[in-house]
Amino acid sequence: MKDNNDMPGHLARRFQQIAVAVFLAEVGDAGFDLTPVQYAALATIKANPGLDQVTLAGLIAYDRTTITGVIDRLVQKGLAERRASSRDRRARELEITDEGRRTLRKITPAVESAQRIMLRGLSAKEGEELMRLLRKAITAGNELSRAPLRDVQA
Amino acid sequence: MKDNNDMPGHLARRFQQIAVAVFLAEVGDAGFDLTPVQYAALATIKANPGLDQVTLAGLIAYDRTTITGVIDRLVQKGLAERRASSRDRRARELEITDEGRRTLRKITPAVESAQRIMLRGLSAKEGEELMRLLRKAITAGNELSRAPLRDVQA
DNA sequence: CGATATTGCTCAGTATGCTGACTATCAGTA
DNA sequence: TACTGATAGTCAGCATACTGAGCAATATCG
Repeated sequence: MKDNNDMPGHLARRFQQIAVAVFLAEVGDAGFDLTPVQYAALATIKANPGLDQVTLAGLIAYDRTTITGVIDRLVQKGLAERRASSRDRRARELEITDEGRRTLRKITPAVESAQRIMLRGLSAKEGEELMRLLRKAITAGNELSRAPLRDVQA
Repeated sequence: MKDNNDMPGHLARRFQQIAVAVFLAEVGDAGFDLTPVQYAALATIKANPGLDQVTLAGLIAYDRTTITGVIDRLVQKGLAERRASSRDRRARELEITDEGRRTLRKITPAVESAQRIMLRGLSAKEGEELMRLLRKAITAGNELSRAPLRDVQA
């Protein structure tokens, strides 16, 4: 039988498990309480002010049903706002708050540190190669999950 | 600001997301209802009959609190059995059932197919290199998650 | 215009994963 | 043996993720 270590699926799960743990530890040590998912959502809201939830989901490849809860928590923490759109009454426009902007700014060193730590077993060149291969595999498999990546078309 | 595509953590999450979707699709098409986690647990129980839950958790790097529910579901599906240990009354010995063995045997082609599909954007050489780099990063970061990999010492 | 299809969002239900706490048991030691 | 600490397992609570269903609003087309 194939060993777990020959299964890309198992390795993916394990690497992701470590990545999340490192992220939470670094961010927690810096005095913040933000998950990787919440961070990605907040950063994307900041970069695309006024976007709606479906667009946000597409930009970071979340399921739309997951986004609802994530935003609930960002709003509850006072980091983002959810407003009814004037153009489409079904949609909610998302904005980052000043508090959210402050948090993002102060949290950045911890986030970057986390990215380094999760690659600490690899040389710089190997880290780059790992990211390249992951990007390539992800691009090829993009449509295989319920929550594919979707670019915005301006 | 760094793009998501330069964050190993984000790439890890995305690759894992695709891997799980592919696994569930392949296994579901084959007529089975088994998650990646349940599959790994069942295969490990088969390979190590009579092991306890903590040992199982260590072998596949699950948290011990997660294992409880996973085994609940394997037992409920009739694929595994949980027995009190005679040597240590705290521990539960795990066994695979005949039904579990049959399921494992019949499900294997779908599982292997899933592993191929999630690497379909990569050449054989690239797939090998991706797994090598993941293994290396995982080994270096093993102790960073609450559920590190633990080998059995016979 | 009106019927139909599509879209944005939410919700209920299920399955990982984690933190932290708790019980029962075992192991080591004074 | 009594005390102390460690260990196996479970549980409550929270945060992703998904399936599938549903509602309200918009878009499309005859």
